[in-house]
Amino acid sequence: MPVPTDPAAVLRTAGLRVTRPRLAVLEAVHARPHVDTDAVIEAVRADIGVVSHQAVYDVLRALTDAGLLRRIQPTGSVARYEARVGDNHHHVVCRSCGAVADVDCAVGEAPCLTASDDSGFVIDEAEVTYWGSCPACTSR
Amino acid sequence: MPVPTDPAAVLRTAGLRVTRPRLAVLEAVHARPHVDTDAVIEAVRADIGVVSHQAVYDVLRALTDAGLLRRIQPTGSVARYEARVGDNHHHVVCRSCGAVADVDCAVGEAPCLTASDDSGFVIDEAEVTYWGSCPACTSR
DNA sequence: TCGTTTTCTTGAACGAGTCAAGAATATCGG
DNA sequence: CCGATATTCTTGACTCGTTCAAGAAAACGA
Repeated sequence: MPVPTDPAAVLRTAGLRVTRPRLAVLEAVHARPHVDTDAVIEAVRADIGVVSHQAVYDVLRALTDAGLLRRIQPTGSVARYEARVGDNHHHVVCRSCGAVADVDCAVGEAPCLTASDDSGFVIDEAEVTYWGSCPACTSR
Repeated sequence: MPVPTDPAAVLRTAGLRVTRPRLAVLEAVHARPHVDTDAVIEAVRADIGVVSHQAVYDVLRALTDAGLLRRIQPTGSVARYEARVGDNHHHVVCRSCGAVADVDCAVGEAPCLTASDDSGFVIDEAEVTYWGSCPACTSR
């Protein structure tokens, strides 16, 4: 019997059909935190051969909609994906090289922040992006 | 003598040349919080006539670099600009219509949040985006 | 295995933003 | 006030990430 984290089982549990592109995308993102779409396409092709870029875009959307992946897109960056979902963590982004790292939620559960004046909006999530310089860029 | 907030004086003080497009862009953004580039172009053309879109892009960048404007770009939205600068306030964005509203900093001064584990990054800003539903969309 | 539905392939298209070269204009020294 | 010089604006092409559309292929329940 398959382990609970078997990719195919994960897809089926989410109500998605199991296809080679989907398995490959899922594994590629699991293996590489904060990958951009291009890198996913490369990884998937290295894994299973010819795949259209459109298929990868479709799969990324399907997996994101199903809650298996999370899409992030810091200002000035292309879309990136990560497999760490459901824990409301945040990100630090390097201003010079664009590197991204995870940052645990600073204050409690999601939404981990409460707006002081919400202008009547019903808020369901607080997304925090920290900006700065990564270790490599800082030491240069 | 001009009042302290005279647009031309503001530009000069920032070390920028005073041109009609710059004055028009500055006023357009002051009058409309969270405008996107297209709306700025429209407003500027309504104000001073023919202006190339490139000029507006250039001006927006120059004013942003000079700290006279702030650029924000919630995921899934085009670039938006606001004249409220230097107070580290944040934004609420409506998931369905994209409306943006200001939110005062929830905790102290900028950076108003401290990452629990910064992965060695030197952090200089914490940007918070609240996601939810605006009053209009909520009541529908 | 068949039929239905979903997914993938192919190839074109889109839109926000950028690049580049030359014309126009702001500012400053005289 | 005027010319010199650096900056800014115009024009028009172009890039890049992403999406659209139509048909071929594949997954999966019966």
